[in-house]
Amino acid sequence: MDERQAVAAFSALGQEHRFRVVRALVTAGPDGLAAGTLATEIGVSATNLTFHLKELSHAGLIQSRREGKSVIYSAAYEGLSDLIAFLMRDCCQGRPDVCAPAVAALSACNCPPGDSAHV
Amino acid sequence: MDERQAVAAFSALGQEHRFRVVRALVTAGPDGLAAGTLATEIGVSATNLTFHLKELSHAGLIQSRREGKSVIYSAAYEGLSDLIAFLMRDCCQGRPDVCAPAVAALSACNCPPGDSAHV
DNA sequence: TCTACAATTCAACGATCATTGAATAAATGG
DNA sequence: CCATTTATTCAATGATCGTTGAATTGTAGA
Repeated sequence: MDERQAVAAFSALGQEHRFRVVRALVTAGPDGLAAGTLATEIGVSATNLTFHLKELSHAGLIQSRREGKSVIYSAAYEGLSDLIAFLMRDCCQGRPDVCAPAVAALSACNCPPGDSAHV
Repeated sequence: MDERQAVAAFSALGQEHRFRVVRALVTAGPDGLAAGTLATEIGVSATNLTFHLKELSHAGLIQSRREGKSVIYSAAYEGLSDLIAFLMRDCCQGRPDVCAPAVAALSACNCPPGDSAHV
């Protein structure tokens, strides 16, 4: 991930509705959610949602697949993970005191049993 | 950090010039950089830089202090750290596979010896 | 105090963004 | 094939954002 991609990703997340979409999709898991479901959940029109979905997709944060009449959107975990990694790498430049608290916070994160995220 | 703050922070980072400012300030360390130095380093006018600095400051990502004729800006490590933590917490919701690679990437991060960032 | 330097405020502008409604496309069931 | 459901495209709009240049404020040195 280079600077351009990172900025695009941050820009995509820097909008209330889009942020909620990502959150909803991450919560939904790999199964994802249909566009229509997302629209009602977020509280925006179908047209408007399409606009935001395209933005997020272009930023590599979500992906889609067709399933019957519906189009199912799901979180692009790799993209999200890359973004976090990039942010941490950038912030860590000679200053681990930035990353340390973030990593500590991760330990308090409610991950399921058998959790592999706690290094 | 709540959703509103997180979105504001992402929005602030979602702009090329502002992103570079943060990067420069994080690299510069606690001593920070004078506004004028930043302006030439980033390649924007003083007026324009002030606009971006206000945005970043309002998002809690940087801070400033006056020193003689200059105003010195520096990274707000706590704000940055909070943002990373928030992003990780959000992404980890039932899906540690998102955070795990990010944490792994952190291990590859070039932190100084005596490094406290590797949990 | 006068001058010079450093940074910010202000007003203006073009550009991009978010949202809307109508029209279109894709898929399914009768 | 037709009607219905679901989602996207398109054109238009108001709003916000990024940038600029001129004027202003704050600080220090002669």
